[in-house]
Amino acid sequence: MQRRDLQRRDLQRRDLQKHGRHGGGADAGDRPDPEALAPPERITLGTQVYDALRDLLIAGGLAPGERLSLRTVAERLGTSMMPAREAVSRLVADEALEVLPNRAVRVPVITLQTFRELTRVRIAVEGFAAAEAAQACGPGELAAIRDHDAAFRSEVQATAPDLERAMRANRDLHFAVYAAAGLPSLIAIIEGLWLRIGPVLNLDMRSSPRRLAEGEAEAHHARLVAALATGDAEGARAALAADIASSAAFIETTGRLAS
Amino acid sequence: MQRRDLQRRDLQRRDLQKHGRHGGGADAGDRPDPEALAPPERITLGTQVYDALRDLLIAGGLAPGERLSLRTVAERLGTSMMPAREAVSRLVADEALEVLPNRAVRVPVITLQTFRELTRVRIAVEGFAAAEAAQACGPGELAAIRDHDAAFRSEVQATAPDLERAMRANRDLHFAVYAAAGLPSLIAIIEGLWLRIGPVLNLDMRSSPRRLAEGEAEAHHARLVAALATGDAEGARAALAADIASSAAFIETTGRLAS
DNA sequence: CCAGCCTAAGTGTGATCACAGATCACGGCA
DNA sequence: TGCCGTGATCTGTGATCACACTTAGGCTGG
Repeated sequence: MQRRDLQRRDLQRRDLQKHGRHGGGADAGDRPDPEALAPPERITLGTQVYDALRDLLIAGGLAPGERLSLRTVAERLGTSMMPAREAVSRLVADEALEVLPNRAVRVPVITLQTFRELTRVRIAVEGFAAAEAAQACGPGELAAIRDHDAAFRSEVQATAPDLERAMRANRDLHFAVYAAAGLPSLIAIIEGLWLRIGPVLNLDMRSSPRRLAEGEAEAHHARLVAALATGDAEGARAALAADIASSAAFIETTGRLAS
Repeated sequence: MQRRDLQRRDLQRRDLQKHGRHGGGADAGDRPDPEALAPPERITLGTQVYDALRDLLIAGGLAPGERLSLRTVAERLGTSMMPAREAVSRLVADEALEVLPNRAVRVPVITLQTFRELTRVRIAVEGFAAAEAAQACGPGELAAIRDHDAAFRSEVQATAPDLERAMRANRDLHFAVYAAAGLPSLIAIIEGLWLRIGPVLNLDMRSSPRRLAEGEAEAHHARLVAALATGDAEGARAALAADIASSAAFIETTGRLAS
């Protein structure tokens, strides 16, 4: 019954576009597009499928071990098999998906060893990003970070916390910090790391939401924001490292990771 | 005359395999393959094309700004257009290639700003890898590192240095160190970084080989190896950072980078 | 009733075709 | 002589088909 695989909410009926330009159907009239002066962004169907799957992975919409099918993905998103192929190929290259010797595509099952390794790399890389951010952070970036921090705090302190929004706020907060470092290539690296830990992280958080209520993450975030505000690079690095480490320690206690 | 694009030596006549398994031709008899007990590695044509292009980029076989064509790559490697597509798509995702709004694929032209950013990220990430290696390095890894160091030194001190082999020895030395850190995901990240700076680095080195003779790199390598041998993490980090920084400084002096 | 084969559906991979857009050289007009 | 329009060609992208292979389910023989 793997028919259920992609019936999760986010991927449903996205209908990227109605068979692109090849469908022969009237394109509903091409308007002049008043904001055409923007740089002509590349938006191929393959990229859109890639983004859809990527968001799904980071947000935990796909569980570790879950199997995928090119044809299913394509059909679910209303495209042909080709864009799905390209998207899956790229994700496999990122190690966000894996294709077994049986030719089956699935979300990788992270072992405990791999998880610890990724955590160490994350602490190093994301810690560096936080330290850089502390030195390069301007008032605008700091305000955005504070906003995301407030959104996260208000969400986890609510009487009925919405885990989905809390995790998204947490993610936005982290990447706002990384963006403040002013190193785009670092952000790409970190996104690749999140792509791999996203499934296990979100899955475990979702299965035991009480961890958020303990307020541990909030404390780390508070220290992080304070360090950023004062330009304390090492303080920011330590706060972020502690945030990652405590989160990872919690994940390990759930015991869901493979040996 | 972009027909010349892929006529560089490395990519010539590689002939991955004669049309794979779909060609009706006899497969020259499938032998039992005595080493079949190895894990069933995934070796698709797309992956092989990807590896070929990747090696070419890291080795400097493709110059910044050089244009590529899916059909040319495919024909040059003796495959169809599909594997070339997959390979190029993955490289574009890695930002090792870029596709212009005109739909033209080329090796990105790194700006000075981007180069400096990549250098900073490299110093952080590769420096961390070196520090980890200093703590995790065993006698076997250390011996391999020494071998590569000796190979590099003997090559640059030769009366007629072979730049190709010198650069390869340098690369092998670096990645032997990173491998000693025991963090596979870190290696993947660093490979992605080298994929981007490879073209400019190799091109400039090739255009002015005298830099190698100055012995600066050798000194950094010696300090690095010494630090690794004594388990001096910070010393290894500093040596590697100095190596990268001096190399980057030299590249900047050539003035070949775009504004 | 259970074990074994064996067919049929489903998988990713590769090849081929179709299409929209960009580039560039050539030729005709002013 | 200079410039603009125009068509052939080449580009990546998407769709479709073909194939080798795996796997799961239904049948048959014991």
